[in-house]
Amino acid sequence: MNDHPSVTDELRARVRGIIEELGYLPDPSARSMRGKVSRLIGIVIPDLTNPFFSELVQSAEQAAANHGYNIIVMTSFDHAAKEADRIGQLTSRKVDGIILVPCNDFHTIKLPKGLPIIVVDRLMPGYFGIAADHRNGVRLGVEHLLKLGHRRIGFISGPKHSVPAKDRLRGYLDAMEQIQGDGQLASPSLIAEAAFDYESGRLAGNYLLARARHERPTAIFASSDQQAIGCMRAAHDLGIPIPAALSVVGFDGIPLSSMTTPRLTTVKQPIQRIAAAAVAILLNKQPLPGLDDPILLACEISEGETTSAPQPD
Amino acid sequence: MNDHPSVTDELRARVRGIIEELGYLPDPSARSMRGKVSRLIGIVIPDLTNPFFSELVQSAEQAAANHGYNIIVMTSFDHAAKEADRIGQLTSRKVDGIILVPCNDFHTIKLPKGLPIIVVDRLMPGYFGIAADHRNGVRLGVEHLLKLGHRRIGFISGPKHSVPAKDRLRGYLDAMEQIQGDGQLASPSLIAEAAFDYESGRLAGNYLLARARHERPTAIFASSDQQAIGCMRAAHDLGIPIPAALSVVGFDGIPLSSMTTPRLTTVKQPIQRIAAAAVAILLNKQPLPGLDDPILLACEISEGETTSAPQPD
DNA sequence: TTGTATGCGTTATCAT
DNA sequence: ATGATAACGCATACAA
Repeated sequence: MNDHPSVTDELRARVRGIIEELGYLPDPSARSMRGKVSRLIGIVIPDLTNPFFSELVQSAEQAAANHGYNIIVMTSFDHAAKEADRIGQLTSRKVDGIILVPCNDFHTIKLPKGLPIIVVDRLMPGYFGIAADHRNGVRLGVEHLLKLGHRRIGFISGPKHSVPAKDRLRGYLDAMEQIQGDGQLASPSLIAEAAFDYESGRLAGNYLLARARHERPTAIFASSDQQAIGCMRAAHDLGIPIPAALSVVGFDGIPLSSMTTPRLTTVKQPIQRIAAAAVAILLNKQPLPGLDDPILLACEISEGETTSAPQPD
Repeated sequence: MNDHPSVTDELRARVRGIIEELGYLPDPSARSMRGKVSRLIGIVIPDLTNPFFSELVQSAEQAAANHGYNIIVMTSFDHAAKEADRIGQLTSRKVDGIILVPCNDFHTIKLPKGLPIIVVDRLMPGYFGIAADHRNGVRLGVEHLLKLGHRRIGFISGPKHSVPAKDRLRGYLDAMEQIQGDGQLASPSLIAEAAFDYESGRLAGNYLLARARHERPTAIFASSDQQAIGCMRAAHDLGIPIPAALSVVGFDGIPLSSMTTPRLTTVKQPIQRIAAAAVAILLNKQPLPGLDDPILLACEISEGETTSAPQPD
């Protein structure tokens, strides 16, 4: 049945015939009990409601299906204890591998060795990882604003301790430092910390924009599309027109970004490629990256209508 | 171990001690092979990228976790053949039940009897079902517009053959008929058919709005929030201010609806309650509904800023 | 109340 | 090349 080489074509045909006839279906439980594979991949993410993660899960499910695998999803709600619990459950389910987007709390992941785990998006030193190249992606976006002539560029950062948030901040600083003369272009007052959701983005945008006109940024780079949309909302509430008086660039490239008014300029993450690579690695179709040498996939900028040259002061 | 009544406390304690000591974990594969439960629930949805479904899955996962169950998600991409394949996979995985959002193609679901399946959102006659009360929900939204004084109310319908789309249309007609005098308030030219996504909503909105001012609707009810957002985009592109010259009401109540500019008025579906009820029924914690008597849960209206009284012609 | 034997559906191993 | 058999880890039924 499993295409063993030393079996007659004739017998194989006979067996297949009977399989059809009886409507036989292999039982994965029995398979996974006897053998060592369950054809099951676990995926643990902080929040399925976040469009970035839901697209990630969907892409992973497709990639897994292509190899005859199924996905079991679990939500950690960004809570380390829940995350540990979920990983434990997946372990006892004998999944063949785990795709993990770790929660932001500082913590370590404990898992029985032998179970391959691949950390996605929020890289952790010491674990195999795949992610978009956030640092260069953000740099790309900020450079776009610099090229348009902006100099007071605000930055909505992600949660302070999260690795991707740090990477994105690094990219912002890279870009700002590279063109700054004597003055400090990237002053702390231009940086606001926020969670990645809409509402936090709105609050951060409000913080950056509720100032005298010549002090407030002429452009804002947000660390997520949701933040960017929240920020647009804040600008609107303050009566600041986009892009006339404020340029906004987001990060992620979720489908919604092209449906806002005006359409959001954003840095697009290669979500499908990330998911496909993660699955391929867990299934040994692709070599493991080095432990401290994660796979980074390039982002690209997607121009919308929220960016233009700054107004003269 | 399974808290059998006739076992000494002393023995129970001893066993628990050893369980701790050895770090024993029950093996679900073995359990499900021997017994008849796998503590696994399958869920098949058309598109995880749709915020409505991702929230549904997340809620189901939570509800299942509360009972010690896990969820296997699968995407059908609104394709009947894929849907059948997914159900087959779940069957062979011996899931204890399936939550299904069927695809829109006209089709029948085939599955081995004995496997409880509960159809959610897009009800099908002949299957156990749970859904929001779309018809009355839409009626609520349209009545809201009528009360504001609107009479030329456009309606963006869902795909013609889908059951919820028909229900929502019914609700629209209910409301319109109830106040209409002699004239036909709900003329066919006020109804546009579209898929539920952003882009289809934009096209439908464009169709309804690209007319002479005194012919175009003063308000539009969209069958999904994504359609509503697309429709707002179309209005904006045509230079029609919202809500001054056009009121818009959506349906679903996804988190994003409160982050648009202006905030979307929408009819909210009780997603969490739907998911919780579906899980409870599959786990026999709640009685099955009648076969042709689905459980309908009430919607409620959430007022945003996209609705106001119509301008005089 | 406690201990023990059987079989669930596979696959790997061994004998034919 | 094919057929037979044990073992995987658990729940159940039955014996002690």
